[in-house]
Amino acid sequence: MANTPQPGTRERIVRAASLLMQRQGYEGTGIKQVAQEANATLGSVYHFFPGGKQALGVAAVQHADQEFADLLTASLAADADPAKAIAACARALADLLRDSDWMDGCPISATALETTGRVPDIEQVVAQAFQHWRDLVAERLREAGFPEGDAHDLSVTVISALEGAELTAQVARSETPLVVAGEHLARLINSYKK
Amino acid sequence: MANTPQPGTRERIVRAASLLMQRQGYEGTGIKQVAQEANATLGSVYHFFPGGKQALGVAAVQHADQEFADLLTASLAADADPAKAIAACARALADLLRDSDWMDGCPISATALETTGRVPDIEQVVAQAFQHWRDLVAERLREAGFPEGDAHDLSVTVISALEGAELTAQVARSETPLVVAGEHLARLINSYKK
DNA sequence: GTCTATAATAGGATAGAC
DNA sequence: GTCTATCCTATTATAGAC
Repeated sequence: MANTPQPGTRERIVRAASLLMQRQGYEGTGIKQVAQEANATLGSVYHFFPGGKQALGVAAVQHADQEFADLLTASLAADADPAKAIAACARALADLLRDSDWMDGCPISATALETTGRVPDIEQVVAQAFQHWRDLVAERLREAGFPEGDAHDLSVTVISALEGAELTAQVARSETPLVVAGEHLARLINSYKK
Repeated sequence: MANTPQPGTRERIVRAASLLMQRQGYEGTGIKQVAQEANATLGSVYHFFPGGKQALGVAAVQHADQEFADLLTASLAADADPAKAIAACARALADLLRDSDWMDGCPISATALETTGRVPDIEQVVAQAFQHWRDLVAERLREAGFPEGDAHDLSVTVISALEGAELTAQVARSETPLVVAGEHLARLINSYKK
Protein backbone atom coordinates (compact mmCIF):
# COMPACT_ATOMS: atom_id res chain seq x y z
CA MET A 1 0.00 0.00 0.00
CA ALA A 2 2.61 2.52 1.03
CA ASN A 3 4.96 3.41 -1.76
CA THR A 4 8.38 2.64 -0.30
CA PRO A 5 10.03 0.02 -2.50
CA GLN A 6 13.61 1.23 -2.09
CA PRO A 7 14.30 4.88 -2.01
CA GLY A 8 16.37 6.11 -4.92
CA THR A 9 19.31 8.40 -4.44
CA ARG A 10 17.33 11.57 -4.92
CA GLU A 11 14.78 10.56 -2.33
CA ARG A 12 17.43 9.54 0.18
CA ILE A 13 19.03 12.96 -0.24
CA VAL A 14 15.75 14.80 0.27
CA ARG A 15 14.89 12.74 3.34
CA ALA A 16 18.30 13.29 4.88
CA ALA A 17 18.14 17.01 4.17
CA SER A 18 14.66 17.25 5.63
CA LEU A 19 15.64 15.43 8.81
CA LEU A 20 18.86 17.36 9.31
CA MET A 21 17.21 20.72 8.68
CA GLN A 22 14.45 19.78 11.10
CA ARG A 23 17.02 19.17 13.81
CA GLN A 24 19.73 21.71 13.02
CA GLY A 25 18.03 24.25 10.83
CA TYR A 26 18.89 25.34 7.32
CA GLU A 27 22.01 27.29 8.18
CA GLY A 28 23.25 24.63 10.54
CA THR A 29 23.06 21.87 7.95
CA GLY A 30 25.89 21.37 5.47
CA ILE A 31 25.54 19.81 2.06
CA LYS A 32 28.42 17.48 2.76
CA GLN A 33 26.64 16.27 5.88
CA VAL A 34 23.47 15.69 3.89
CA ALA A 35 25.38 13.64 1.34
CA GLN A 36 26.99 11.58 4.07
CA GLU A 37 23.72 10.86 5.89
CA ALA A 38 22.05 9.98 2.60
CA ASN A 39 24.82 7.59 1.63
CA ALA A 40 25.39 9.63 -1.48
CA THR A 41 28.29 11.63 -2.81
CA LEU A 42 28.55 15.37 -3.12
CA GLY A 43 28.47 14.96 -6.89
CA SER A 44 25.10 13.20 -6.67
CA VAL A 45 23.63 15.96 -4.56
CA TYR A 46 24.60 18.59 -7.13
CA HIS A 47 23.49 16.31 -9.94
CA PHE A 48 19.94 16.22 -8.56
CA PHE A 49 20.01 19.76 -7.21
CA PRO A 50 21.94 22.01 -9.59
CA GLY A 51 20.39 24.93 -7.73
CA GLY A 52 22.60 24.10 -4.75
CA LYS A 53 21.63 24.45 -1.14
CA GLN A 54 18.60 26.63 -1.74
CA ALA A 55 17.09 24.10 -4.13
CA LEU A 56 17.80 21.36 -1.63
CA GLY A 57 16.12 23.43 1.07
CA VAL A 58 13.05 23.89 -1.09
CA ALA A 59 12.78 20.15 -1.70
CA ALA A 60 13.32 19.38 1.97
CA VAL A 61 10.55 21.76 3.04
CA GLN A 62 8.15 20.37 0.44
CA HIS A 63 8.92 16.86 1.62
CA ALA A 64 8.23 17.84 5.22
CA ASP A 65 5.06 19.62 4.15
CA GLN A 66 3.61 16.43 2.72
CA GLU A 67 4.85 14.34 5.61
CA PHE A 68 3.12 16.44 8.23
CA ALA A 69 0.02 16.81 6.06
CA ASP A 70 -0.28 13.02 6.03
CA LEU A 71 -0.02 12.87 9.81
CA LEU A 72 -2.56 15.65 10.15
CA THR A 73 -4.98 14.03 7.72
CA ALA A 74 -4.80 10.73 9.56
CA SER A 75 -5.30 12.44 12.94
CA LEU A 76 -8.26 14.45 11.74
CA ALA A 77 -9.93 11.38 10.27
CA ALA A 78 -9.48 9.31 13.41
CA ASP A 79 -12.33 10.87 15.37
CA ALA A 80 -15.75 12.08 14.28
CA ASP A 81 -15.42 15.02 16.67
CA PRO A 82 -12.80 17.43 15.30
CA ALA A 83 -12.13 18.85 18.76
CA LYS A 84 -11.19 15.43 20.05
CA ALA A 85 -9.23 14.70 16.88
CA ILE A 86 -7.07 17.78 17.35
CA ALA A 87 -6.41 17.01 21.00
CA ALA A 88 -5.35 13.51 19.94
CA CYS A 89 -3.13 15.01 17.27
CA ALA A 90 -1.36 17.12 19.88
CA ARG A 91 -0.79 14.03 22.00
CA ALA A 92 0.55 12.18 18.97
CA LEU A 93 3.02 14.99 18.35
CA ALA A 94 4.07 14.85 21.99
CA ASP A 95 4.70 11.12 21.66
CA LEU A 96 6.81 11.57 18.55
CA LEU A 97 8.79 14.33 20.20
CA ARG A 98 9.49 12.34 23.35
CA ASP A 99 10.31 9.18 21.42
CA SER A 100 12.92 11.08 19.40
CA ASP A 101 14.49 12.26 22.67
CA TRP A 102 13.16 15.77 21.96
CA MET A 103 15.01 16.07 18.68
CA ASP A 104 12.18 15.97 16.13
CA GLY A 105 9.91 18.97 16.51
CA CYS A 106 8.17 20.74 13.66
CA PRO A 107 10.08 19.79 10.52
CA ILE A 108 10.16 23.27 9.03
CA SER A 109 10.08 25.79 11.90
CA ALA A 110 13.82 26.21 12.19
CA THR A 111 14.28 26.59 8.45
CA ALA A 112 11.31 28.96 8.32
CA LEU A 113 12.73 31.30 10.93
CA GLU A 114 16.21 31.34 9.47
CA THR A 115 15.13 32.05 5.92
CA THR A 116 12.10 34.30 6.26
CA GLY A 117 12.72 37.59 4.53
CA ARG A 118 16.09 36.42 3.29
CA VAL A 119 15.68 33.39 1.00
CA PRO A 120 12.57 33.98 -1.13
CA ASP A 121 12.43 30.49 -2.67
CA ILE A 122 12.34 28.79 0.70
CA GLU A 123 10.13 31.43 2.25
CA GLN A 124 7.54 30.68 -0.38
CA VAL A 125 7.36 26.90 0.12
CA VAL A 126 7.28 27.41 3.88
CA ALA A 127 4.26 29.69 3.50
CA GLN A 128 2.62 27.12 1.24
CA ALA A 129 3.17 24.37 3.82
CA PHE A 130 1.52 26.34 6.61
CA GLN A 131 -1.37 27.23 4.32
CA HIS A 132 -1.70 23.59 3.33
CA TRP A 133 -1.96 22.49 6.94
CA ARG A 134 -4.45 25.20 7.82
CA ASP A 135 -6.58 24.19 4.85
CA LEU A 136 -6.75 20.61 6.06
CA VAL A 137 -7.97 21.74 9.49
CA ALA A 138 -10.42 24.27 8.07
CA GLU A 139 -11.94 21.75 5.72
CA ARG A 140 -12.41 19.24 8.52
CA LEU A 141 -14.15 21.90 10.63
CA ARG A 142 -16.45 22.88 7.77
CA GLU A 143 -17.31 19.23 7.23
CA ALA A 144 -18.25 19.03 10.89
CA GLY A 145 -20.68 21.89 10.43
CA PHE A 146 -18.73 24.91 11.59
CA PRO A 147 -19.53 28.09 9.66
CA GLU A 148 -16.93 29.29 7.20
CA GLY A 149 -15.65 32.21 9.30
CA ASP A 150 -15.25 30.18 12.48
CA ALA A 151 -13.62 27.31 10.61
CA HIS A 152 -11.11 29.68 9.07
CA ASP A 153 -10.19 31.48 12.29
CA LEU A 154 -9.99 28.25 14.27
CA SER A 155 -7.75 26.64 11.66
CA VAL A 156 -5.33 29.55 11.96
CA THR A 157 -5.17 29.21 15.72
CA VAL A 158 -4.96 25.42 15.68
CA ILE A 159 -1.87 25.37 13.48
CA SER A 160 -0.31 28.35 15.29
CA ALA A 161 -0.91 26.82 18.69
CA LEU A 162 0.42 23.41 17.66
CA GLU A 163 3.55 25.09 16.26
CA GLY A 164 4.13 27.07 19.43
CA ALA A 165 3.38 24.16 21.72
CA GLU A 166 5.77 21.92 19.84
CA LEU A 167 8.53 24.52 20.15
CA THR A 168 7.76 24.97 23.84
CA ALA A 169 7.62 21.25 24.52
CA GLN A 170 10.90 20.67 22.73
CA VAL A 171 12.72 23.39 24.63
CA ALA A 172 11.27 22.31 27.98
CA ARG A 173 11.72 18.62 27.18
CA SER A 174 8.21 18.03 28.40
CA GLU A 175 5.04 16.70 26.82
CA THR A 176 2.94 19.06 28.92
CA PRO A 177 2.79 22.06 26.59
CA LEU A 178 1.48 19.92 23.72
CA VAL A 179 -0.98 18.01 25.87
CA VAL A 180 -2.32 21.17 27.50
CA ALA A 181 -2.53 22.96 24.15
CA GLY A 182 -4.54 20.05 22.76
CA GLU A 183 -7.01 20.26 25.62
CA HIS A 184 -7.30 24.02 25.36
CA LEU A 185 -7.81 23.85 21.60
CA ALA A 186 -10.58 21.28 22.06
CA ARG A 187 -12.22 23.53 24.62
CA LEU A 188 -11.94 26.52 22.30
CA ILE A 189 -13.41 24.60 19.37
CA ASN A 190 -16.27 23.33 21.50
CA SER A 191 -17.05 26.88 22.58
CA TYR A 192 -17.94 27.61 18.93
CA LYS A 193 -20.02 24.49 18.51
CA LYS A 194 -23.54 24.92 17.22
CA MET B 1 14.17 57.11 34.13
CA ALA B 2 15.19 54.55 31.59
CA ASN B 3 18.81 53.56 31.91
CA THR B 4 20.27 54.32 28.49
CA PRO B 5 23.03 56.90 28.90
CA GLN B 6 25.31 55.65 26.14
CA PRO B 7 25.74 51.99 25.61
CA GLY B 8 29.25 50.71 26.24
CA THR B 9 30.97 48.41 23.85
CA ARG B 10 29.88 45.24 25.58
CA GLU B 11 26.25 46.30 25.50
CA ARG B 12 26.40 47.31 21.87
CA ILE B 13 27.81 43.88 21.04
CA VAL B 14 25.09 42.07 22.96
CA ARG B 15 22.36 44.14 21.37
CA ALA B 16 23.71 43.59 17.88
CA ALA B 17 24.05 39.86 18.50
CA SER B 18 20.54 39.64 19.88
CA LEU B 19 19.03 41.49 16.92
CA LEU B 20 20.97 39.54 14.31
CA MET B 21 20.21 36.19 15.91
CA GLN B 22 16.55 37.16 16.11
CA ARG B 23 16.49 37.76 12.36
CA GLN B 24 18.97 35.21 11.04
CA GLY B 25 19.26 32.66 13.79
CA TYR B 26 22.32 31.56 15.70
CA GLU B 27 23.95 29.59 12.91
CA GLY B 28 23.22 32.25 10.34
CA THR B 29 24.89 35.00 12.34
CA GLY B 30 28.64 35.49 12.14
CA ILE B 31 30.79 37.03 14.82
CA LYS B 32 32.34 39.38 12.31
CA GLN B 33 28.91 40.61 11.35
CA VAL B 34 28.05 41.17 14.99
CA ALA B 35 31.24 43.19 15.46
CA GLN B 36 30.49 45.28 12.41
CA GLU B 37 26.88 46.02 13.40
CA ALA B 38 28.00 46.87 16.91
CA ASN B 39 30.69 49.24 15.67
CA ALA B 40 33.26 47.16 17.48
CA THR B 41 36.24 45.14 16.40
CA LEU B 42 36.61 41.40 16.44
CA GLY B 43 39.17 41.79 19.19
CA SER B 44 36.64 43.57 21.38
CA VAL B 45 34.09 40.82 20.91
CA TYR B 46 36.55 38.17 22.07
CA HIS B 47 37.73 40.45 24.85
CA PHE B 48 34.24 40.55 26.35
CA PHE B 49 33.31 37.02 25.33
CA PRO B 50 36.34 34.75 25.68
CA GLY B 51 33.91 31.85 25.45
CA GLY B 52 33.42 32.68 21.78
CA LYS B 53 30.20 32.36 19.86
CA GLN B 54 28.43 30.21 22.41
CA ALA B 55 29.04 32.72 25.18
CA LEU B 56 27.82 35.47 22.89
CA GLY B 57 24.71 33.44 22.11
CA VAL B 58 24.01 32.97 25.81
CA ALA B 59 24.28 36.72 26.44
CA ALA B 60 22.11 37.51 23.43
CA VAL B 61 19.36 35.17 24.60
CA GLN B 62 19.47 36.55 28.13
CA HIS B 63 19.22 40.07 26.75
CA ALA B 64 16.20 39.10 24.64
CA ASP B 65 14.67 37.34 27.62
CA GLN B 66 14.63 40.53 29.64
CA GLU B 67 13.53 42.64 26.71
CA PHE B 68 10.44 40.56 26.03
CA ALA B 69 9.74 40.21 29.74
CA ASP B 70 9.56 44.00 29.96
CA LEU B 71 7.12 44.18 27.06
CA LEU B 72 5.03 41.41 28.59
CA THR B 73 4.99 43.03 32.01
CA ALA B 74 3.88 46.34 30.55
CA SER B 75 1.16 44.66 28.47
CA LEU B 76 -0.17 42.66 31.40
CA ALA B 77 -0.31 45.74 33.62
CA ALA B 78 -2.15 47.83 31.03
CA ASP B 79 -5.58 46.29 31.60
CA ALA B 80 -7.32 45.13 34.77
CA ASP B 81 -8.74 42.19 32.83
CA PRO B 82 -5.92 39.74 32.02
CA ALA B 83 -7.87 38.32 29.07
CA LYS B 84 -8.05 41.74 27.46
CA ALA B 85 -4.44 42.44 28.37
CA ILE B 86 -3.24 39.34 26.56
CA ALA B 87 -5.31 40.11 23.46
CA ALA B 88 -3.77 43.61 23.49
CA CYS B 89 -0.33 42.07 23.87
CA ALA B 90 -0.88 39.96 20.78
CA ARG B 91 -1.94 43.05 18.85
CA ALA B 92 1.16 44.89 20.08
CA LEU B 93 3.35 42.04 18.82
CA ALA B 94 1.56 42.19 15.47
CA ASP B 95 2.27 45.93 15.25
CA LEU B 96 5.95 45.44 16.02
CA LEU B 97 6.20 42.67 13.48
CA ARG B 98 4.52 44.65 10.72
CA ASP B 99 6.48 47.82 11.52
CA SER B 100 9.74 45.90 11.17
CA ASP B 101 8.59 44.70 7.74
CA TRP B 102 8.10 41.19 9.19
CA MET B 103 11.71 40.89 10.27
CA ASP B 104 11.45 41.00 14.06
CA GLY B 105 9.53 38.02 15.37
CA CYS B 106 10.26 36.24 18.64
CA PRO B 107 13.82 37.17 19.55
CA ILE B 108 14.88 33.68 20.57
CA SER B 109 12.82 31.17 18.57
CA ALA B 110 15.30 30.73 15.75
CA THR B 111 18.22 30.32 18.13
CA ALA B 112 16.16 27.98 20.29
CA LEU B 113 15.33 25.63 17.42
CA GLU B 114 18.85 25.56 16.05
CA THR B 115 20.54 24.84 19.34
CA THR B 116 18.11 22.61 21.23
CA GLY B 117 19.74 19.33 22.05
CA ARG B 118 23.03 20.47 20.58
CA VAL B 119 24.36 23.47 22.51
CA PRO B 120 23.60 22.90 26.20
CA ASP B 121 24.60 26.37 27.40
CA ILE B 122 22.21 28.10 25.04
CA GLU B 123 19.52 25.49 25.47
CA GLN B 124 19.51 26.25 29.17
CA VAL B 125 19.05 30.03 28.94
CA VAL B 126 16.38 29.54 26.28
CA ALA B 127 14.46 27.27 28.64
CA GLN B 128 14.86 29.85 31.41
CA ALA B 129 13.49 32.61 29.19
CA PHE B 130 10.35 30.66 28.32
CA GLN B 131 9.85 29.79 31.97
CA HIS B 132 10.34 33.43 32.93
CA TRP B 133 7.65 34.55 30.49
CA ARG B 134 5.21 31.85 31.60
CA ASP B 135 5.76 32.87 35.23
CA LEU B 136 4.83 36.46 34.46
CA VAL B 137 1.57 35.36 32.84
CA ALA B 138 0.76 32.84 35.57
CA GLU B 139 1.34 35.38 38.31
CA ARG B 140 -0.94 37.89 36.61
CA LEU B 141 -3.67 35.26 36.31
CA ARG B 142 -3.35 34.29 39.97
CA GLU B 143 -3.56 37.95 40.93
CA ALA B 144 -6.78 38.17 38.95
CA GLY B 145 -8.25 35.34 40.99
CA PHE B 146 -7.67 32.30 38.81
CA PRO B 147 -6.94 29.12 40.76
CA GLU B 148 -3.36 27.89 40.71
CA GLY B 149 -3.93 24.97 38.35
CA ASP B 150 -5.83 26.99 35.77
CA ALA B 151 -3.33 29.84 35.97
CA HIS B 152 -0.48 27.44 35.35
CA ASP B 153 -2.07 25.65 32.42
CA LEU B 154 -3.28 28.88 30.83
CA SER B 155 0.16 30.47 31.15
CA VAL B 156 1.67 27.54 29.25
CA THR B 157 -0.83 27.88 26.44
CA VAL B 158 -0.63 31.68 26.32
CA ILE B 159 3.13 31.69 25.74
CA SER B 160 2.97 28.71 23.38
CA ALA B 161 0.18 30.25 21.33
CA LEU B 162 1.89 33.64 21.14
CA GLU B 163 5.09 31.94 19.98
CA GLY B 164 3.28 29.96 17.32
CA ALA B 165 1.17 32.89 16.17
CA GLU B 166 4.22 35.09 15.85
CA LEU B 167 5.97 32.48 13.73
CA THR B 168 2.85 32.03 11.61
CA ALA B 169 2.29 35.76 11.22
CA GLN B 170 5.91 36.30 10.21
CA VAL B 171 5.87 33.58 7.59
CA ALA B 172 2.52 34.68 6.19
CA ARG B 173 3.42 38.37 6.43
CA SER B 174 0.05 38.99 8.00
CA GLU B 175 -1.11 40.33 11.34
CA THR B 176 -4.11 38.01 11.29
CA PRO B 177 -2.61 34.99 13.08
CA LEU B 178 -1.55 37.13 16.04
CA VAL B 179 -4.80 39.08 16.21
CA VAL B 180 -6.91 35.93 15.97
CA ALA B 181 -4.75 34.14 18.54
CA GLY B 182 -5.20 37.07 20.92
CA GLU B 183 -8.97 36.89 20.58
CA HIS B 184 -9.03 33.12 20.99
CA LEU B 185 -6.78 33.29 24.04
CA ALA B 186 -9.07 35.89 25.61
CA ARG B 187 -12.05 33.66 24.93
CA LEU B 188 -10.25 30.67 26.42
CA ILE B 189 -9.26 32.58 29.53
CA ASN B 190 -12.79 33.90 29.99
CA SER B 191 -14.12 30.35 29.78
CA TYR B 192 -12.24 29.62 33.01
CA LYS B 193 -13.41 32.76 34.76
CA LYS B 194 -15.14 32.46 38.12
C1' DG C 1 40.37 47.89 25.71
C1' DT C 2 41.15 48.29 20.85
C1' DC C 3 43.05 47.13 16.58
C1' DT C 4 45.08 44.40 12.57
C1' DA C 5 46.80 40.30 10.80
C1' DT C 6 46.62 35.61 10.40
C1' DA C 7 46.08 30.80 11.53
C1' DA C 8 43.09 26.74 11.04
C1' DT C 9 39.12 24.91 9.51
C1' DA C 10 34.72 24.27 7.26
C1' DG C 11 31.46 25.90 4.00
C1' DG C 12 29.30 25.94 -0.88
C1' DA C 13 30.26 24.96 -5.34
C1' DT C 14 32.65 23.10 -9.76
C1' DA C 15 35.40 20.02 -13.02
C1' DG C 16 36.18 16.13 -15.16
C1' DA C 17 37.26 11.07 -15.04
C1' DC C 18 34.70 6.95 -14.97
C1' DG D 1 24.64 8.79 -12.29
C1' DT D 2 28.60 8.39 -9.41
C1' DC D 3 32.91 9.58 -7.60
C1' DT D 4 37.18 12.20 -6.24
C1' DA D 5 39.80 16.17 -6.15
C1' DT D 6 39.97 20.90 -5.87
C1' DC D 7 38.87 25.98 -5.86
C1' DC D 8 37.30 29.83 -3.41
C1' DT D 9 35.39 32.02 0.20
C1' DA D 10 33.75 32.57 4.86
C1' DT D 11 34.03 31.15 9.45
C1' DT D 12 35.70 30.78 14.31
C1' DA D 13 39.36 31.79 16.91
C1' DT D 14 44.12 33.50 18.33
C1' DA D 15 48.39 36.49 18.59
C1' DG D 16 50.48 40.36 19.59
C1' DA D 17 51.24 45.42 18.70
C1' DC D 18 49.41 49.64 20.41
